[in-house]
Formats: sequence, C-alpha cells, structure tokens
Amino acid sequence: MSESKLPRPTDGELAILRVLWERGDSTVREVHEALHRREPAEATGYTTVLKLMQIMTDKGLVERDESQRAHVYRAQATEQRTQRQLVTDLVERAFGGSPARLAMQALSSRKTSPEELAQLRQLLDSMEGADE
Amino acid sequence: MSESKLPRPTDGELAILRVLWERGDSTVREVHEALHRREPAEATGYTTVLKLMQIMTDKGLVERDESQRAHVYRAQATEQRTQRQLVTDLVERAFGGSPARLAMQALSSRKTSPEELAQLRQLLDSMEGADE
DNA sequence: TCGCATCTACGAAGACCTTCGTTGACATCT
DNA sequence: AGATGTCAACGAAGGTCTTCGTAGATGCGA
Repeated sequence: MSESKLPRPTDGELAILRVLWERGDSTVREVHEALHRREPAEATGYTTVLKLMQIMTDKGLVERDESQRAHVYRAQATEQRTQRQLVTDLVERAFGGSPARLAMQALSSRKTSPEELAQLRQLLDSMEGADE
Repeated sequence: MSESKLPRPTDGELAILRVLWERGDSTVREVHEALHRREPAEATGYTTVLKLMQIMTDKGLVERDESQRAHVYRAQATEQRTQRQLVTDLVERAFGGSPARLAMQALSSRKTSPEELAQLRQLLDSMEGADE
C-alpha cells in the first residue's frame, strides 16, 4: 500500500524529482547543488530544499534512507510513471480527454528531430497494428 | 499591452475557461450552471464561481462587459493559445524540453481513434516536408 | 576537549487558492 | 410601496506552497 495515488507534484517538487531521476538517490546537499547548477537564476536556500524534501516524504513522493547522518532520498515513482500521470491529467483538464489533440499541439508548437519523427511514426504504426 | 504573459490558469480557472470556450461569452450564472451540469460531483457555490471570475478579470485571463446588470465574461486567450502555453510549460518542466517525448507519452497512454491517427500521420508528413 | 562545519527538525511568515456568508444595489411582481 | 429574487462586491477563514531563520544533534579537526 505504498503505491496508490501519489499527489500531483508541484513545480518545486518536480524540479527535485528530476534531479533524483537524473542523478539517482541523493542527499539534500546534492540535490541543492544540482538545482543551482541547473538554474542559477532561481536560487533557493538549503533549508528550503530540505523542507520541500521532507514534505515530499510525508506525501510519499520520495523515500528516505536515514541510516546515514545525511539522509539519502529516492524518487518513489519512476520518471515515466510521473510523466504519464501529468499527461493524463492535462489531457483531462485541458484537452477534453483526447490524448491525440495534446500530441498534435505538442508537435506543432516546436521543432522535432528526424529521429523523433521516425519514432513517432513507428508508434503510430504499432497502434494501428494492435486493435487500436 | 493587454496581451503579454497571462499567468498559468489554476485548475479551477481552467474549468471556467473551458465553459467560456464552449459556450462563448457567458454570465456568472451561466458558467455556474454549466459547471454543475458537467461535474455534479464537485459542487461549488455561486459566489465561489463569481469570486474566481473576478480574480480572473484582475489577472487578465478574462474580460468583462459590465454594460448589463449581469456582467458578461469572455475568455481573453483562445483555447488553442492556452493549450499551447500549457503544453510548452509541461514540456519544459517534465520532459526536458522535448515535445516529441510528451507526444509519445500522450499517445501510448491511451486509445486514439483511427481518424486522429490519420491526422497525426498527416501532421508528421507536413513536418518532414517542411524543412525539419 | 573545544570550536567549527554539517545536518535535521521546527515553526513562522507571506503569498496564493478556494470557499462561502453577508451586504447592499437593483429589478420585478403584486 | 413592499416583498421577493438576482446580482456584484467584499472580507474572512482555512488550506497549500515556498521561503527561511533558528535551534539542537552530530561529526571532525586542532
């Protein structure tokens, strides 16, 4: 019962999750420094990041290993699972439940590499192949 | 200067915008009733909707025509423009800036009609045709 | 052992969001 | 005119999110 129904992460929480997905399990200090390297503009203090990660632990968004003095945090959900959740959410809230419309909006809004176009084509093929 | 940089609408605000896009310009009462028809579950009071729409006016998300006793509200941005904004936002925050990855996530998560698949194919064609 | 650095924990402040009760203006019907 | 219903405006309450100062514990080097 540690799974079901994680809340939608806020912007700040998502930024932290991205660090955990990219670096793997990390301490607060490591996350804090990674955030500063990534976005020197929006500088947040160490205790701010700590507090956020504590709250995320309460929410179940991350797990915490307290066996070391500097606790080690791990993202509870995979990047894919979280992306799926966010997409499903947005589709519901703003695209009338049609994932295809979101996809088209995403693609038409900006440029995409030929490799990705090819991947998309493949995906479409497999979807037509399977009984929809 | 009534254009630039509308704030990202909250969930509640987005629900109201959807009504305005669907019905066209509407009074508070009309929006309120449309919301109840759409989601009888989450019942919100009339004054709650009114308050939200007043705040949205301050933020510039909607315009208000006060010439009648019951003010008439209009969405400031088109549905498409708002969708584009939300998608760009999500791509940045959760998909490392790659619209294609969001598109793939959207498509693989749920079913899509053959018509929409065809539309997507066309979109891909046109994107390959145009210089990248 | 003393002092410094590092870490967690706690609490409070300020911003924003949602909710709704109340008030006063206005219209309409009797 | 008086009663009733509809409307905008306002303010307050309760919740969440972000921010950070401060305190207390722990480890480490001099």
